[in-house]
Amino acid sequence: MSTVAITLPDGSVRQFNGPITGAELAADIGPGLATAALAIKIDDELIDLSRSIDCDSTVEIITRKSDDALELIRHDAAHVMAEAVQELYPGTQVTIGPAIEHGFYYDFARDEAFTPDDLEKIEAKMHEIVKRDDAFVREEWDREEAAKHFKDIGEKYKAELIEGFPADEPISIYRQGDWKDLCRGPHMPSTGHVGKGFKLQKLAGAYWRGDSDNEMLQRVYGTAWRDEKELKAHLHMLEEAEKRDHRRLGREMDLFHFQEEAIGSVFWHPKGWTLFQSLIDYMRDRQTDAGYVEINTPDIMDRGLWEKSGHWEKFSENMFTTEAKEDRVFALKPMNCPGGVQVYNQGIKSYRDLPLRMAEFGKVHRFEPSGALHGLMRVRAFTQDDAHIFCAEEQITDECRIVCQLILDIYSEFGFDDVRIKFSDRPAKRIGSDEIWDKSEAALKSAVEAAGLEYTVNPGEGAFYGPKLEFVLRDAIGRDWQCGTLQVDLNLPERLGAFYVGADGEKHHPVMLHRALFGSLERFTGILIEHYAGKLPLWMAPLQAVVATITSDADDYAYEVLDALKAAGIRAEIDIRNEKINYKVREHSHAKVPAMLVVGQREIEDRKVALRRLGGKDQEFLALDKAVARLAEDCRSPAA
RNA sequence: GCCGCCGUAGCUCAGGGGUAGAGCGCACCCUUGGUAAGGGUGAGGCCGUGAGUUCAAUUCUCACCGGCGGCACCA
Repeated sequence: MSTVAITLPDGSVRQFNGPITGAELAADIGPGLATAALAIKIDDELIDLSRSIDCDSTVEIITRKSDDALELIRHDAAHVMAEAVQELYPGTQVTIGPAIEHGFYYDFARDEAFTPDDLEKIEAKMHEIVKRDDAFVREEWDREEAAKHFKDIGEKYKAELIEGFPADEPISIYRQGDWKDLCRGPHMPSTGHVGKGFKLQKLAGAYWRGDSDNEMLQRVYGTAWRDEKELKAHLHMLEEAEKRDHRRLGREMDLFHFQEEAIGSVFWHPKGWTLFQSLIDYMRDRQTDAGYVEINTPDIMDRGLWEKSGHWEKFSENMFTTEAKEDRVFALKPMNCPGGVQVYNQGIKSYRDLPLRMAEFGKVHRFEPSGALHGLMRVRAFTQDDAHIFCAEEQITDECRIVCQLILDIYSEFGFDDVRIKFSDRPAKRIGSDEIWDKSEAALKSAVEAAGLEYTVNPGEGAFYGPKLEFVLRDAIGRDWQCGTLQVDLNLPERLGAFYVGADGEKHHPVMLHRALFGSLERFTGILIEHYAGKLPLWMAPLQAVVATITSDADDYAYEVLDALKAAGIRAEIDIRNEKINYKVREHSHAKVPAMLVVGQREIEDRKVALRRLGGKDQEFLALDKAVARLAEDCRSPAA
């Protein structure tokens, strides 16, 4: 029998005379570890404690304190939930139930719908099962036998899963008490390890195997943690996230609203529109610096143009159409590119004109599925900070690199430093030959690599005319949002007849790079509201300062302060209401006004103001002109 | 689009077969108060829309519309 050498994370090595289980290894290291051990990890793979290690390996023993413990707890919680559901509601079929970020879910098939009350019952039953502390026992079954077993007990989804597994994959069944489930594992030693730090959260529909052609199952979501304290902390975090929901803040801060007559389209209020415009101003400055020119193209254009571009065929499901009294059919633009090409096509372009960077703050309309709509994040009409860069093939790499750099610089200016990049290649529904796709994918890939950026591949998710990079940013509370995009397009210039005259005197099609940095201004505004929890930086805050009086004796001076602020270009209002200063401070703090200038007798006498910043505990007494100068400086856009 | 839940005052929500309540906000009055809620009075609702059951529907049933949470789809 050959010996087995186990290397532990601290570098120490232990020799054994033959295969050894994770449990035995833990016991060999110490009795404390033997009871604390939940699983082992070999080469980044988690494995049951009961499974044996039969060759030299590096092994980490996973305990409740390990980062990996959460995944085990959550996965086990899913199994416990499935058992609870089948105990309470016989005849319910189980399907799949993985651990996910912050928790777990399990998809069930049952004719009757679960109700919120059922969640409580299921949760109570889960606590019982955890208390029973049944051991998780792994068994390997013969494939046919397993498939037959699940079919016999009416679990057609499990049977279907088994039939879909690769022939060489062992079929493992995990047993907990009398209940068993088809599962790849691993699991902790027993149900008791799930503990009490879990809670069922919501019911949802979910398609079997994620395919909308399949039947819908009932998904139960739960969250699970090491203990009740961690659970409580997480629930608290969720409450905080809810408070910064942009839909709620949008109403509280009087920024925008939605209504039935225009579902999925924003009604911007004066304050919201000010914020929106400050972002456009910022981007316009940045783009001018980066060598862009700005254009504007029609919102409604003839069907013929969309047929030529390929949108009619490949994108019409998402398009609004309209007609007037003549019998021509028009479409509301879902993208700005065809319009942009029309501007490019005016006059003859020379290779000396390239790269030509044409920006457009274009408002596009897309018919999104009703269930997809979500505040400002997902709407049916949105403004893109779009641009089309017309360039020669040999300029692709450079131009892409510059765009990537611009995107990352700008995101970082808003405090988004955690940016992920996805590379999306050719979709099934596309225009253009495979040769063109080979070429454009290769060009984009080499450009992103030249920019020194890491990315993951998103197969089949490209635009119908070309591959794209998607810039996903992570906000202050860890949520991901897709914003910027950069696409290489060798198709539309040809379809829409764009040319330039090369140095060789011949006509060539330019390459078109489509790019947007914020992506959708609406979405980006929503992200910023949530990212800053409504406490917007001064330069984009719709209302930057409020002058508030202590008593009405200060009214005249307050107006003087207000005029000084306005003269310095600061968006300011005055509050001379007959209310106590406490009340005014509280109200304007809730309204997230970044600066408050309080004036009373003392300030009048010295021509000063008491400057209080949002969230600040104390105030500063400053001479009026000094306070105005300082605020004006703080209100300046970083791009100005 | 699909599944589930929800729709009562500007907002947050209670109620319930006999046509309605609270807190905040709003208006007016008193109060002129130094950094997160001073007091009083009052106005405000086709109880989402339409049909059905009923002597009677905001309440029960159904349909539609919209919102929310997921799924699917995407900036």
